Amino acid sequence: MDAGAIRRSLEGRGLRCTPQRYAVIAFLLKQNKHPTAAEIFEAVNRVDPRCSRATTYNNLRDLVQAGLVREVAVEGRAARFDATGMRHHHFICDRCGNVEDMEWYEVPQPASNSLGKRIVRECELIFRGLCSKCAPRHASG
Amino acid sequence: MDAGAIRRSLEGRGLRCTPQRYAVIAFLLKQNKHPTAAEIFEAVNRVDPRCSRATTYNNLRDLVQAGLVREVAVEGRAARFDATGMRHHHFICDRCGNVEDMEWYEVPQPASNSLGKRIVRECELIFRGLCSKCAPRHASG
DNA sequence: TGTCACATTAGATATAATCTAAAAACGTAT
DNA sequence: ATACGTTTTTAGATTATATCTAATGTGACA
Ligand SMILES: [Mn+2]
Ligand SMILES: [Mn+2]
Ligand SMILES: [Zn+2]
Ligand SMILES: [Zn+2]
Repeated sequence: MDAGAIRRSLEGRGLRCTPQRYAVIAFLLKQNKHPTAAEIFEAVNRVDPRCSRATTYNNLRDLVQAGLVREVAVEGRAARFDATGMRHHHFICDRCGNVEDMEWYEVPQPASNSLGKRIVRECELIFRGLCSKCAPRHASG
Repeated sequence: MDAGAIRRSLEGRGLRCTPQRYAVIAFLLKQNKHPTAAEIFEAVNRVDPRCSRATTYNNLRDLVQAGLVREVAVEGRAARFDATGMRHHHFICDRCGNVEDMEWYEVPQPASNSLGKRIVRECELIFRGLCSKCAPRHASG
């Protein structure tokens, strides 16, 4: 995704393309990890210290609301973020809290009579267990 | 679930049945909501103030580890808890953050070649959108 | 009864996220 | 270019959530 495409995706969602906002989403787009807000703040500012902590949080909130970024809450740890690219599911490690992408596949919808008046926007599948780093440690130690 | 059954389920998992621990899980078992740790602390102590905040958190941690209680992380809000009864999925409201139970149904497992060395313990389905309280407000206001 | 691992406690501390109020940057009309 | 209203950014304070510490209590059992 080049600079023009990023700018257009922001403006298409009614968000100004400010240097700070651009830096946040551009950073997320080139990650395959799922950084925390603190990690994003630090990384963005290492190169060019123009994005305060409050702005990092503000922009993450705006980007999530606009549907350009996804927030993943992890029990007892800071939330993690990824730029919504190809659809995928998530795997969260019980031990280290890392979030990993899992290949996407269709999930059957709930019976419509179990929905009541609720309006479903999305449905996400989360796998839990031990990641490939932690699984060996578990077996041996 | 009567007192004896609760006691046995604790001891069966290697947890002593202390008054505080018992109070936490007994409270959760009679809830159909998903209270936060703070709410559990307050409710348990309203009747009999014998369970400190640290103990509430300690016991919730132990109960989750023992698989008797489930923790649900909600973006930007306090974690919520429920006593693992019948299997079910969850619905989380975008607007008010409330967590509601959804009828259980089987979810297809991921292709085993996409798992790598990961060990999957469980797989949960989370629906997001507007709950039955918030959906009307959305339509009108 | 003595012992020891487990459990609880109050309060301090750590971590994560949001709020505040003032300044800056921007878009647009003149 | 200038003025004006709106959006955005900022540093630092503040809040919310959760964990840690070190002292004390409790109960199983030898
Ligand atoms: Mn992802
Ligand atoms: Mn539930
Ligand atoms: Zn791991
Ligand atoms: Zn709601």
